[in-house]
Amino acid sequence: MKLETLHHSLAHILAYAIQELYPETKFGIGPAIENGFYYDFDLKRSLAPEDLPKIEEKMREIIKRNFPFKKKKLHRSDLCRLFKGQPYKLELINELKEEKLSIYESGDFVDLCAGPHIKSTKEIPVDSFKLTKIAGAYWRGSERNPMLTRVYGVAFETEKELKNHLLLQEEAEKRDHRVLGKILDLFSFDEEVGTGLPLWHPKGVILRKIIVDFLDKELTAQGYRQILTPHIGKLDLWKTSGHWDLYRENMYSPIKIDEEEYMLKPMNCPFHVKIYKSKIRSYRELPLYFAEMGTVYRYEKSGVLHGLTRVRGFTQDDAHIFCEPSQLSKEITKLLKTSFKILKTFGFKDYDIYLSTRPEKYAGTLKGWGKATNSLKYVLKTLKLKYQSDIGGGVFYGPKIDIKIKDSLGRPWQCTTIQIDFNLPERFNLNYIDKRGKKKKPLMIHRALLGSLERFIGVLLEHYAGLLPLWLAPVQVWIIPVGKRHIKYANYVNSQLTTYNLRTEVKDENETVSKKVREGEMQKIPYILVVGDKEIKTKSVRVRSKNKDLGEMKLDEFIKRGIIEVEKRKA
RNA sequence: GCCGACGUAGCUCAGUGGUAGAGCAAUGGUUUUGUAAACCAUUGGUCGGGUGUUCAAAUCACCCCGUCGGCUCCA
Repeated sequence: MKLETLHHSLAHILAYAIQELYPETKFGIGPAIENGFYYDFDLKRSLAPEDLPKIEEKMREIIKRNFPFKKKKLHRSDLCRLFKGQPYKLELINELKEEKLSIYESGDFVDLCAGPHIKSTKEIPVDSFKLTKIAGAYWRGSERNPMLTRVYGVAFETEKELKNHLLLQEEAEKRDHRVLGKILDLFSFDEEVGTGLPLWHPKGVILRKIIVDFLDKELTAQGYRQILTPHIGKLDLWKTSGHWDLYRENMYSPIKIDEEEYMLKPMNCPFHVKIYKSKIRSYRELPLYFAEMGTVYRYEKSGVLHGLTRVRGFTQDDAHIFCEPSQLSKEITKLLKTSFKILKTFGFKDYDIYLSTRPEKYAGTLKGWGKATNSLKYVLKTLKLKYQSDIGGGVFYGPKIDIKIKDSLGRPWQCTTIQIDFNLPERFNLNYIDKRGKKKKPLMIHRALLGSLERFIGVLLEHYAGLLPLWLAPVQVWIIPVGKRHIKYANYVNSQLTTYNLRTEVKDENETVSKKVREGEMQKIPYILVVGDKEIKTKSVRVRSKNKDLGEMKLDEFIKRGIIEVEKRKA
């Protein structure tokens, strides 16, 4: 039996249980998903988490009745009669073209369903599934439709696997970057400041700086030029760009002063365009790379905010590449390679690549879209990359390639995004002079490799469960003197380490060594050094790292080890 | 924005209509500590905010704000 089949059959059993418990329910759909299933219901009353065990109990009772799943093919007219009073089912039937559709009968529950299903409820292990959560979900995924109640469940073949899954889930919750941010003292949020507006603490800023410095070095070597643009600009810029029409709802309202309206910038593009336009450009300058750590503000809907991974104020590692159309594939290739290199440096090996194509509302010509999309496909193919297509998921001004990284609970977050744009060059009338002295329109590529510092740090913390590698750790070493008389030596060790740019703290508070070690482990300090009489005598340090006592080490030896470890990331 | 749950000290939480609590943290002292929590004392709260019900509200009702899980969205 395939696990997916079991999941799907359990979705039916769930619906069956709901039908018995709440007979007036209208049924939506209930597919199998990774690790489990869900079913959407239009209930007369709302469900509370306390209801789940009751529903589960009902499901077990139903399973024990021991009946088969029977498939039948029926004519549309019969189906309409069968599902009378079930508007969602009728809607589905009306949309399907076939004359005959299949249904599954299991006990007294009948569902419109293509299957497959298990043969009989006998096959369901009664103790290896669990209803996990209740959520709202729009009928057929559209905001315009009614909101149904979705019940999620997980299921496995054995109880042991279920227990293991639940345990892993619990462990994953401890890796939550919002929890780690507090423990590591990196950032916080404050109601009075505003929702989705992170406050970066000193250690958080160190982490940001390390990341930015690393990026700068990489990009400068590739010919990028850093620019800097204001946080506000006149509203007309966004009207010209086309964003005002499409994204007004998600922008902070204009700031009015002296008959002028200014926007808090939701993106940096128009400013970069203006720098491009500040003089006549030659084909010799292309491709031209403008990069900016650009802080933008977007009025994201309250329900979508999520720790650092979805905020209202954030800093993009933004860049715009202005190039000749013929240079497109080469630039996309270069960008993807750079992205992979950077992700690898930060320890990410697992991510998903998406190609997003033309949406319903779009700017530009079909021909332009075709060309651009083909060139993205071509690059993905040449680099032999596995990717998923997000049909219609492109931006209004062009197709794009995204790289998504999953957080500790498996939720994907778009980090790298590479977007082709033939809209802004048109709207802002960008030109360059080609070889023959003729005016030509450049192509524009928008790209963020990390996405935003906020989101990237969020997924980075979850990826490492807070145990950042040495080069990224805001505090790399703690030096703990055993007693008062060892403080002097601890300070000496400290001065030696800081000479080599290691980030250290001497823990000379009036606490026991054990207490400080515990504290250091909890704060995920990569190296904890304990120094006492023995170490003073031999000019050494006692090294502890990631919960392990690595024994005594000469101070020089430890410093060398630290420097090598910091450098190693470049490998 | 929508559906649902939740909001008590810096943190983790107890307290279901009758005088706001614990542990940790912080502060002061004692102790000078050898690898995951020394000891004593002291601080610390408009119980997210507002309105109402009640003799009496952290507790009940309504509205708002915020957080969490989903949905939708993510230039």
